[in-house]
Amino acid sequence: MMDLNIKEPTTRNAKTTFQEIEKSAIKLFYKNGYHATTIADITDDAGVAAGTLYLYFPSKLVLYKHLLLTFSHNIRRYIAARVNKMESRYDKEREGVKAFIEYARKNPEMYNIIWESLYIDRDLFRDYYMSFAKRYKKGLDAAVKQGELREIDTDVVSFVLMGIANFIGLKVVFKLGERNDDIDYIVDVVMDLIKNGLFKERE
Amino acid sequence: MMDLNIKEPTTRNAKTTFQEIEKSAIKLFYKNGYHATTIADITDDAGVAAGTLYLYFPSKLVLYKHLLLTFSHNIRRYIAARVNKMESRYDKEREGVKAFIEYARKNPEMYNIIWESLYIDRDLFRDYYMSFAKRYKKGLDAAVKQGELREIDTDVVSFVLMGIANFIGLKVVFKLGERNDDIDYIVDVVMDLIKNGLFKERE
DNA sequence: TCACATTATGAATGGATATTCATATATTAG
DNA sequence: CTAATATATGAATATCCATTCATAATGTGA
Repeated sequence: MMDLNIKEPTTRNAKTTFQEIEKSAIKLFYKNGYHATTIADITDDAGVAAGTLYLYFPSKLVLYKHLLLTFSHNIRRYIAARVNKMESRYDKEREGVKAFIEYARKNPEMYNIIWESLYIDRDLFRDYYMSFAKRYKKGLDAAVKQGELREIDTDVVSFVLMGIANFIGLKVVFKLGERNDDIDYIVDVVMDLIKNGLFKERE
Repeated sequence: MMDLNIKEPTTRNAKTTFQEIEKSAIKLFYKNGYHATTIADITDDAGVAAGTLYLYFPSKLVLYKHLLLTFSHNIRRYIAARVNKMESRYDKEREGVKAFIEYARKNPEMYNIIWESLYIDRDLFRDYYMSFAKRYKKGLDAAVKQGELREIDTDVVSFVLMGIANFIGLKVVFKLGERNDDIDYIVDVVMDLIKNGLFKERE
């Protein structure tokens, strides 16, 4: 695992300080983006002095990477936990899309922080999507073996499904278009499409 | 239309200068992102003095917005031109996905420049995707009326289809996963999915 | 209670860079 | 040809901001 040289706090109060810095950084990176957010903005918001941030994080970049990895870890855990409860591939797929959207709505900061990696450290961006895709592909391959999915290129399919989840999440988070509060309805439409296709006639 | 206060050049040589600045800015915003690209980087690359840039663009931000609007305009024109040649909705959909991917591959800068708007001017980002989605929805609504598509929420579907095109484009541009040079093959897989769904049994 | 380690402060530093402007050259219209 | 206009230069300016560091306060183990 990438060593970020973050110094974990040990005392009770210091742990609070650490978390306050994280919280403020997430809030401000989301609101204004990485570059427009200054160290002073973060430390002011957290109610600590500028130097305090450097007790824990050696640089602004490392703070950002730390948050990215945390989000990346959390969303995967969250989705996996919910998907694993399901039996059929259909239910897994439905739950996966739903979990993604719900996580995105609860943590709208995620989009900004993950996508912004494209402009901050392109390798982080690549790694994030590649490892997400790989895990997705694994699940799909298993389902093909079980005979639940048609024989289809699971590498391509994993990107198709990630694209769907991400853009539906985008729609919900940024309230683009209609009915963005009714997640169950939106998931129904998406699953209908994934199951039955877009066109009227099959073959 | 948003007035950016760009001063168009009139003489032959000045037009070249203007285009050189555009070209260098695209190249560098793509390569290093908006914030990491300095005015000096752009003007050095274009072979002009720093002050020259300000003859045409009142600020770095306006230069960026100008490029974003140009891309946004171009990709829509490009896709529309190709889609309009097709008769059936199936062929239109296939050609639309293929055109998007091919445009993205020929102009990989597009991704960076459009997505980065989320961190530079969030309204630009919203406007871009909302107007894209609206136009998409119109085409889908027409196809539903013609009886070519199933009765399905075209607002949601437009985001699903944009998500698919964008993430497949991402896969191809960033060479994530396999077979990224074989666009026809990838489009085949995507269309198979859109037509026949993911699962083995229907209903 | 006393040394030692950890945590906190915030003013000072140093480097970076968008933009301006005084000056110079090229182009065009009459 | 000549004024007027458009184009080009690049050093100087003024601001911004990540990081450091000398100093102080707080917590901890013996």
